[in-house]
Amino acid sequence: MEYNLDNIYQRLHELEYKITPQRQIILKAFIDNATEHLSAEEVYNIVKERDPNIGLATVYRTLDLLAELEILQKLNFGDGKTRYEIGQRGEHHHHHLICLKCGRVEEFDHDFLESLEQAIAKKNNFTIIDHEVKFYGYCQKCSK
Amino acid sequence: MEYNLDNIYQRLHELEYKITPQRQIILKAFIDNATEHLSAEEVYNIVKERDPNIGLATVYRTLDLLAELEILQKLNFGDGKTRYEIGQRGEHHHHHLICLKCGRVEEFDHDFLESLEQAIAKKNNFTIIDHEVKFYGYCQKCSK
DNA sequence: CTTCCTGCAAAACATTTGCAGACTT
DNA sequence: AAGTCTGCAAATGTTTTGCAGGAAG
Repeated sequence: MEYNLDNIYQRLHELEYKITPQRQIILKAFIDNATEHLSAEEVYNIVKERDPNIGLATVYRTLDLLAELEILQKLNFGDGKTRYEIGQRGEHHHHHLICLKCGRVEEFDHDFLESLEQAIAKKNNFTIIDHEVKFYGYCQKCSK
Repeated sequence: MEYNLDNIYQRLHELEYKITPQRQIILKAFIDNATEHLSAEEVYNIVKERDPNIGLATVYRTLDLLAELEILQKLNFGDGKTRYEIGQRGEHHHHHLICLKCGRVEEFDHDFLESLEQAIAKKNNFTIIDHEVKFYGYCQKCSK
């Protein structure tokens, strides 16, 4: 599934959420920065250039809404702020390599978890909806 | 490696950290609640029964220290507070099943990641030190 | 028009910090 | 005795909330 704007607008519309200019530019910020992991403050700064009157509270409320609709995914890298990335609904695999030295976060995809998931689900009587994998270590630059 | 108190005290001593009564009762709180994932506030409440004069700031400072020494492991389940568990140094495998409905966190162990880790490390030129895996879904009770 | 959404300011939390006194070693 | 550690209170940083006006459907 694509994260294109028309799909998302349609989804908001179906659920009777209003498509306000603020919501539009916040979404655009994520599409323009699809590889980033933006915090509320960072989104706010990006979005302020387009609409200097936007309020930080609106950003927080919009991020909450979009995360609830699973248009965005909440992330936490232990730096004290919640971060978000735009993610494919249904295809849950957002895995990260987090550098312990410089803090850089790389992404990687891997389909390895599917079969494991089933084993874990069975063994623990747990219905798995999503998973998250983080590897902590040192990136190429910092390994030297 | 065991997380017994004598080992930990010895380690603190080697590193010239003082073994104060506050640090002792905070450590004891984790040993008495080895299966829990305690937040600072929760530790504070446990510890206050033994020493009503202890300060919350001391708890925070102690948790920071113990996490830095890798005696405790920081956890984040997206509830806005950092949580900690006492963990085996060296043997990094703290994986969690997080119920999206009731919020309960179960633990599970699995050694599956070792070989995968090597593949990822090689492919991404990343030196992996630790990993963290979370499965989100519904626990047995909430699945019904 | 009706209801939801926004911006602002204040409030609410979690966590950190400065400082003077107390305690470990 | 020296230096670390503690408790308190104030400060900080992030996120939430109340409210009155404004905009989307």
